[in-house]
Amino acid sequence: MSKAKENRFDDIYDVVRLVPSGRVTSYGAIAKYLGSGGARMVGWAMNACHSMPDVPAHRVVNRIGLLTGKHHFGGNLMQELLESEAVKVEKDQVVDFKKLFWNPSEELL
DNA sequence: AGCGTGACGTGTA
DNA sequence: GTACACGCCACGC
Repeated sequence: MSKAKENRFDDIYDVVRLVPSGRVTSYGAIAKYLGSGGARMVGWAMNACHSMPDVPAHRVVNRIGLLTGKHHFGGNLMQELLESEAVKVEKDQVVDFKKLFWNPSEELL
């Protein structure tokens, strides 16, 4: 049975799926919470999220709340999704990101 | 088997 | 405050 290495990504997807609507988190926060390697692995997992359903990767932004992955969504789809969840976005950056920031280490505590 | 790249983060200058 | 370099691990060639 193959326990595919996706297990590593599965952990990341699990946390991303736990992100409540109208909230955003950062790659580093997830990486730190999982204690896996670094933020880059989270980003790479998101790159593979195309193989996973229900992975609101649009709720995951970099540490400054910048929609760095919007290019991978295809245009401003990421911003549209965020605004659809009451998350304001200005110039590819989340407004009040610090307020909307969802920290797994604190919320999931 | 090694090298380059990547949806990041942190530290130093 | 901005710019550059390093570190981290996984994937593609």
